[in-house]
Amino acid sequence: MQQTGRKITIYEIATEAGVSPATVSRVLTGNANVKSEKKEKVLELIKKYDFKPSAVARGLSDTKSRIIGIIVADIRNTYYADMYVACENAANKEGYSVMLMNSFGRVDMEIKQLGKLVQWRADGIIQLGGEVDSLKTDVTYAKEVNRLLGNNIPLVVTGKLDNTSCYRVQIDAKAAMDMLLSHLISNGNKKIALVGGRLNVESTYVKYNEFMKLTKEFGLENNKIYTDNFGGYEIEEGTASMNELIERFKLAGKPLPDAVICINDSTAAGVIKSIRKHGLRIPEDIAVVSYDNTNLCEVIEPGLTSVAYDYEMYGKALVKTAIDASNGKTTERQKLIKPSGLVVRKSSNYKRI
Amino acid sequence: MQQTGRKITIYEIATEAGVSPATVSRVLTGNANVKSEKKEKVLELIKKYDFKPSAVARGLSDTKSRIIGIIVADIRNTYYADMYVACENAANKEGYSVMLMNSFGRVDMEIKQLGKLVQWRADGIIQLGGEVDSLKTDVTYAKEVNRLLGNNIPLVVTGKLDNTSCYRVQIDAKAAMDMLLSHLISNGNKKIALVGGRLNVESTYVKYNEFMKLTKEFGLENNKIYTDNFGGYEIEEGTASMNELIERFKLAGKPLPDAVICINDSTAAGVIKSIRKHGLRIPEDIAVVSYDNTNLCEVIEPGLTSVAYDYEMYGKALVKTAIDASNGKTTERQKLIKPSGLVVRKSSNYKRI
DNA sequence: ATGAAAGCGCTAACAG
DNA sequence: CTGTTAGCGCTTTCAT
Repeated sequence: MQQTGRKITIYEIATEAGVSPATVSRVLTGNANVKSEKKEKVLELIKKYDFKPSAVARGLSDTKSRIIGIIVADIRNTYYADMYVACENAANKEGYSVMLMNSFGRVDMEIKQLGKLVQWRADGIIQLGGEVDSLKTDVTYAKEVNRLLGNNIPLVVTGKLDNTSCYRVQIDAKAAMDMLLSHLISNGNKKIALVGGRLNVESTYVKYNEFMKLTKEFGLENNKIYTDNFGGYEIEEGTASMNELIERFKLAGKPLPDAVICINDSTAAGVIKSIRKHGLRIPEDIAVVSYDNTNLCEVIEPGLTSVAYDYEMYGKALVKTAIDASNGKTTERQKLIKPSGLVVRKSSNYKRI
Repeated sequence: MQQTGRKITIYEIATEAGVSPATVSRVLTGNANVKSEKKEKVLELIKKYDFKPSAVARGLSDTKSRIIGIIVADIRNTYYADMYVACENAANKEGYSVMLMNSFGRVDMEIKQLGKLVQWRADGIIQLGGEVDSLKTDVTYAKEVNRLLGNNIPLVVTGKLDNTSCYRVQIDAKAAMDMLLSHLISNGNKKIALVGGRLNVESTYVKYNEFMKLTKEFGLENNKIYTDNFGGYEIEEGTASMNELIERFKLAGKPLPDAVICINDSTAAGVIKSIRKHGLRIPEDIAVVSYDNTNLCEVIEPGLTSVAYDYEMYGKALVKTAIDASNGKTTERQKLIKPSGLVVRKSSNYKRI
């Protein structure tokens, strides 16, 4: 039943079809014309034997691996998983395979994974999160990227990488903050706090600045007590930050905020826990909103309002940039992706007089 | 600064070191002894040029790609992400690279992805979820697996695949059900219901049978009303199933169950929503437990009791099986992994008199 | 349109 | 211990 015997190559196909290996290759790649009778014959044999040309051999031969490497901070994070799927689909559609690697947020791991992708001669590398999120690039990392990748393998990142010739495709964090703030303001929220994140992360830094700018324009309070609630990006950190915030407001004898903008959905989940634990209602007492619109938004009670991105389109942009760059096509060095919209759920769906 | 010029290979290294390419290869692979002076010299040059031998060329040369292919139903599902990470780590530790592909639960996609991995001449393929979860294997799929993989590429699955020579490494679903039931029973729960899943999924089928067996042994009620609440594996389906269950009990004029065993964490999240919406308390009115111990358990309110697995060990077992099989080592055809324990959280932490 | 032949970068006998 | 020599399975000139 099964082809236990000789493994079949273009040579076997060629011999049986009565043509040369080159001709078989031609029908495989479609890079040249082949008389239709021969073509038919070859195609027939390929089907007969379920022949799959070796991507390894082809890669060596034409020096294009057709591999896009993807390094993510942690695929267990829904945000990265969403991004990854979008990239994989986009890459597949272009005839590329994808090699995923986790860095777990460790620079040494990122470098190691980069090295592996270099060994595989990836045509392009996409890095989602990790060091590329930093406001100030780690010098060692930048050097390593330059040494490892040089001008041979294009790197496209969702953040930035100083002193590096990487390509940047990022979410428009300003626009995202605008959406959130205008939603909250139009619902009558006046005292708005920012919770979670770290200022040494570029996107957070941008959001923070935009927040400061807009709140000033709208005449909202934005002094330290509203904005000095950084922490991190995880649930527990969200809870901790919110606990602190509430404590601080109590100490200051100020009324609690009407609304909280969280740095991402996980943080928001933690924030919501904290608010609940303090016996307050969402959204009646405090509205909560955040970024990324991951599946957490539907799991959490109440449903979480969040800025949504078009992951498919984002992935496409990332992959296209990598492929174009690898083919020597000139591509924009930086591209901003607008959020696709705001998904309003119960956590903020409340008009304050 | 950067090596813009010639791309360097073992030949360049060899020439500059005054040795033959074969010697460079020897220090690279470590498969043969090289006089230490020469070795030092070569190593020095490798470092100097940041030389990374091409995995593509090596793969072609020795006909081992050192790629483990992983096909998952959907990496955005935390369960698969946890498994994937465990596998990636295990594979990396053994010097293998991983190629991840999503099938989105579509058989045609699974076949397509299988084909891609064949092209890459993966040394082994691991399939997590999808058709391998079925109680009765799709005949077309089995055929395709045999045609595509033959005896060349070992396939290891987390479920089963009839009429195929695959390797099976699975969670001991019986043991998992035992843990859940004995926990609930020891807490005084008597009326226990099963919610979610589909009987044409092997693991669900096994859990169901074990449930029937044990409830009988313990003299608990287990008639249709307690067990006929299948549906699916997603949140919404959990909610729907639980709504139906409550409706059905009301119609039958029977008191609601003391506890509900959900088929997985997502379903449990939905079940909890339903219970809440009906104005009932968890765990006081109804306790809820489930399987997989994903990060959802900490996100949900109240914290969800769930059967935990040692993902790292599971991944290791999967990868080891694949590698061993690809090296012709004889390996067990089927391996059962015991759950690592039960993580009791608030959702079931309640003694019923 | 098609065949012959070289080569992609490495590993693995095979001699010595 | 080490150099020489074949490949691994494809693609791609270069002729014809």
